[in-house]
Amino acid sequence: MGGKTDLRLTMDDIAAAAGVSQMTVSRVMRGTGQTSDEVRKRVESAARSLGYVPNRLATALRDETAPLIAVVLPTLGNRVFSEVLNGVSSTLTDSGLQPVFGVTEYSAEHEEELVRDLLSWRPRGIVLPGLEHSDATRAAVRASGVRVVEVMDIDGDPISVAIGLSQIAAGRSTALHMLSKGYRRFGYIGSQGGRDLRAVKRLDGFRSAIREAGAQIVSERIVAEPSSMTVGRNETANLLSERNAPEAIYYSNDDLAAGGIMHCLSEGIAIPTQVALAGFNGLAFLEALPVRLTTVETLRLQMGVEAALHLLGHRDDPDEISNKKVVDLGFRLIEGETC
Amino acid sequence: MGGKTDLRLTMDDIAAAAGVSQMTVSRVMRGTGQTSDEVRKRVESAARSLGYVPNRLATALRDETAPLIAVVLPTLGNRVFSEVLNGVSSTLTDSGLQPVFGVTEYSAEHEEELVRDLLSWRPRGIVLPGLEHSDATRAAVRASGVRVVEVMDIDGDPISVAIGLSQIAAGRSTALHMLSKGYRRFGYIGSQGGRDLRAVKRLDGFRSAIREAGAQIVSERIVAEPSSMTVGRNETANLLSERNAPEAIYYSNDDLAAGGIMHCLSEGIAIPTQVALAGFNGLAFLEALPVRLTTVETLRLQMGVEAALHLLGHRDDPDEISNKKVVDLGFRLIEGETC
DNA sequence: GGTGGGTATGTTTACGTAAACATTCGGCTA
DNA sequence: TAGCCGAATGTTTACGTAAACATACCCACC
Repeated sequence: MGGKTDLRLTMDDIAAAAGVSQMTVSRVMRGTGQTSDEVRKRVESAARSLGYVPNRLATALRDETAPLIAVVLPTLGNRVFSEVLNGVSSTLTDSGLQPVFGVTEYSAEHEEELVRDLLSWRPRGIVLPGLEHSDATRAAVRASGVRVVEVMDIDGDPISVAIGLSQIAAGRSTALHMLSKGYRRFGYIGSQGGRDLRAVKRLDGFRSAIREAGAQIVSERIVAEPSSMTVGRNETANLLSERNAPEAIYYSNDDLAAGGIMHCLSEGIAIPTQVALAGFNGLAFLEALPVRLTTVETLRLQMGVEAALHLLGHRDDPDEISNKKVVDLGFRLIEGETC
Repeated sequence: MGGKTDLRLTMDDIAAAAGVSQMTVSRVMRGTGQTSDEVRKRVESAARSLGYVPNRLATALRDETAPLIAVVLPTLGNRVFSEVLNGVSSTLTDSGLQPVFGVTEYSAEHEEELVRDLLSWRPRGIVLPGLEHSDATRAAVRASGVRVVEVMDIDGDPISVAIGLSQIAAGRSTALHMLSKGYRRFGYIGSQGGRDLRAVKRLDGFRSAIREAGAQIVSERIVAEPSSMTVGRNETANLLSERNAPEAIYYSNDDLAAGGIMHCLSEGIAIPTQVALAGFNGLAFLEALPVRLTTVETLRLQMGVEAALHLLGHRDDPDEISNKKVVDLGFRLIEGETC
C-alpha cells in the first residue's frame, strides 16, 4: 500500500530500506540460507511497501537459462493449435515457467527466423509443430541444447521427441472405413493451399488406400484460404455441382466437413445416401450438430500437456543421451451418421 | 553448416574466432557504428559457422526492458480470446517484440500472481482482459510503469487505455431489438458460473432494458461449465421444457446460441416462431449455419491489433502524461433469422 | 612534416541477481 | 579462559551485452 513505487526498484533499494545487504534481501526473497526472523520481517515489509518486483532477466542471465517454454505454432486461426497451446499453458501453471510463442503462418522461413528469436531467450524447452523443418531450423535447435518436442505428427524422423499421431495412418483409416461402406467415387476438400503438411500426409494416406482398393478420387479441391465452415460449405456446393460428382467427400478437417453438413442441411441433400462425409479432428462442437459427423478423434490438448510435461522433465526416459523418442497418442475413428 | 556449435556461445567466442574484440562483434551484429567490410565479413562468417545466437537476456538486462508484450487472458478455451491473442501476435510480427502470455481462468487471484510474474520480465507493455482487477493488480501495473491496455470492455475506469466496446450497451441493444419484435417473455442462458464479468454486464444491460419495457425474464440458466455448443444445446432443451417457457432466449455468446439452433433443428422447433434466439460475438462460423443467428458483432481481432499498436507506440496521443483513454470500437447488431 | 579530423577498433563499465567465499559474534566445550 | 563452531550477515564476482569513453591510424591540408 502506498510507497514510492519507483519504476526500477532493485534489491539494493530494498536492502537500503531494510538496513541490510543486497545479498540478505536475495536470501529472504528466495527463502534460502539463514536469516533471522527479525531481518526477514524487515525485508519482507520493505519489499511489500515499496512494491518490489524481482527482475527475472537478471536471474535468467545469471542462470544462463530463462524459465520459459517457447512454443511455435503454424497459426492461431485454427482452434486445433490453440488447444495445443492451451495444453502447454495449463500444464505450465504453477511450474514457474511461462510460455512464449510465435506463429509461422505455415512458412518455413518464418519458422526459421522465429525459432532463432525464441532461442535467443534461452528457454528451457521448445515445442515445434510437426516434423518438417528446414535444416537451419533443426541445426539451430540442436545447437542450442534446449529440449525439443515436436507435436502433432510422428511420421518422420524427430529431432528428439515427437508426440502425436500418424497422419498417414489416419488418412488410410478414414479411407478404409469409407470403402467398407461401399463408396467408390471420392472427393477431397482441403484448405491452406497445401501448406498444411499434416493434411497433405493424411491425403497421401487416404489416396493410397483408395488406389489400392481400385476406387478413385474424382475431384480434389484445395483452396488457398484458411479452413472454416464457410469455406467447407462453399466448396461442398462447388464439388457437388460438378458433372460427375463424388459419392463421398473427405475433408482435411472438421471445420470444412461441418460446413459440408450445413450445405446439405440447407439444400435438403440426404446424408449419407446422396453424399457421405468424413472429417478429421473430432472437435467438441460436432456433438452439437444435428447430424453426427464421422471423423477421427485426435488428442490436441493432451499433446500440449505431454509436451510440457516432457519439457518440465517429468517425462525423462532412462537413456537421456540418445533421447530420440516417439510418443504415439494414436487416434480413433468415430463413426457418426455421415458415412 | 558444421561448426562446433557449443550450447553457450557468446560474442567473446565469435570475437576470438574472428580476431577482433567483443565490442566489434556487437557492432557488426547490430549493424551500428563503423566497421570495415573486411572485419564485418570475418565476424559474420565466424558467427554463422559457429552458429551464434544472441542472448536477449543480456541485452534486455542492459536495456532495463525486454522486447516482450505480456498478454493476460481469461482462458484459451474460448476462441474469442485466441482471436485477441492472434491480433496482438500478428501485429507484433516484424516489430522485434514477442508475446508472452498467461491464463487466469477467470480468477482474480490468479490474475494478480500472473501479472506479477509477467511484469518480472520487464515487458514493453501488457494487455489485460476487461476493466475489473484487484487493487494489487492495478497497483503493480501502475508501479511498473509499463504501458497497459485493457481490452474487451469500456464500461468502467481504465488504468490507462481501454479498447473495446460497451458490454452494457450491447446487452441493452439486443434487448431493444428483441422487444421491437414483440417478444415479452425472455430466457437467458449463460456459462462460466457468472465469472465472465463481461457477460454479467451484458446481462445487466439486457435486464434493465427488459424491465424498463415492462417485459420479463422468466428464467435464467447459468451453468458452471465453460461455454460450448453442447452446453447451449442442452440448456436450451432444459429451458424449453420448463413449464412456462420463454418466447425468446438471450445467450451469453454465440457458441451457446448455436447450440440452441442445433437443438431446434433437431427437434423441429420453428425459429423464430416457436422460440426466438439471440447471441453475442458474431463468430465467423455462424454464417455457415442453416439458420442465421441474430447476434452482436464485436471486433476481437481488431482489439488485439489496436492494443498491440498502442503498445508499440504507434498510437501515441499528444497528452502522454494523463494518458487515460477509451477507444470504443463499437458493436453492430446483426439481424439474422432467429429474431 | 606537423596538425586536425575522420574512421576503425579497443577498454571499461553497468545492468540485477545469486553462488562462492569472507567476516562477525555469541555461546559452549575442554 | 582459550579455542572453536555455527548461525547470521556481508563482500566479491560473473552472467552477456552495449553505451561511453579511449586509442590508433590514415589521409588531407597548410
